[in-house]
Amino acid sequence: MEVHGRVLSSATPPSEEEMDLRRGPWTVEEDLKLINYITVHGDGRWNTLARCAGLKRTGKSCRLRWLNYLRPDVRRGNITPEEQLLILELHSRWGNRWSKIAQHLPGRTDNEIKNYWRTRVQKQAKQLQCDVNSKKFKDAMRYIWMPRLVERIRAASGSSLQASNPLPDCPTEQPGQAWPCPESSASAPAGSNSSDSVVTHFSSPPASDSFTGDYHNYPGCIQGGENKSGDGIQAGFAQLDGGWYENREMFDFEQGGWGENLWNLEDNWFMQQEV
DNA sequence: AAAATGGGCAACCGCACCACC
DNA sequence: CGGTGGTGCGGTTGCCCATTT
Repeated sequence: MEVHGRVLSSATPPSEEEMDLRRGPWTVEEDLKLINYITVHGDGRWNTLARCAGLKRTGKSCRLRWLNYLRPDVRRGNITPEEQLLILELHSRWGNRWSKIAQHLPGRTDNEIKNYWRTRVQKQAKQLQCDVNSKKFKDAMRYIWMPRLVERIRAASGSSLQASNPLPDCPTEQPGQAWPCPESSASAPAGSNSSDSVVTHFSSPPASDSFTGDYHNYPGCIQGGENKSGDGIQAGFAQLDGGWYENREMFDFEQGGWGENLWNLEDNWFMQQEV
């Protein structure tokens, strides 16, 4: 039996654990029991629900299964560049507040975002031989990764992006630190309806405790002629650990394509010069 | 072709918080 | 005020599968 690509064995008899709680992968039968029960009675009071539904599972297990997998509005599939961008930005703002971040990605669960971070993002940090929490990596994320995401999204949508939706309310947001780059916005991919769309813009900076840099701009979206000093940004350049790197040429994300290595050999080499 | 390795992801665990009694 | 149950969160584990050797 197969559910969402995962082979499930419903033939494993509980045997001596018949009266005990089951653990491990859910069977289709269990899924159906849970879905049917919640459809009729609603969710909440998960321990009671588990008993009444005839599931030999803990309430926690039922809740997790429902919220992360069975809920009708759970959105599955690859994390889109728009979502990636939002995750990066919200994480820079809130850190490992996965549930809070997930609230702003409709259909995505905290578990999914957490897994994305741990597998994809931490992998990139590993390639750069630095910690995800290090300034080096955060700067790389801000000055290289995110601008490229913006460009990628912009290119995919025919450069007709508009800052249609502000980021979700953020109590820590500080209006005085606006990024002067309203064009660097990401709209939802075609096909997603407006209420589900994940839209980010960068008119205001993430107010992150951990981010040591200013939030003036993404180098990748700097308009010609701008040359700020003292904030780690120049037109087309990114300052990482004190060194200046030409953004568009030195960091070519497009070569590998999204989902593969974010950093090419040159990226790694230049980053390592500054360690 | 088989074994080893690594990545991705579902699920579990421990803890904290809150409401209720 | 302390105990208990329910809930939510972040961290971790373990399984499955694809890729590499």
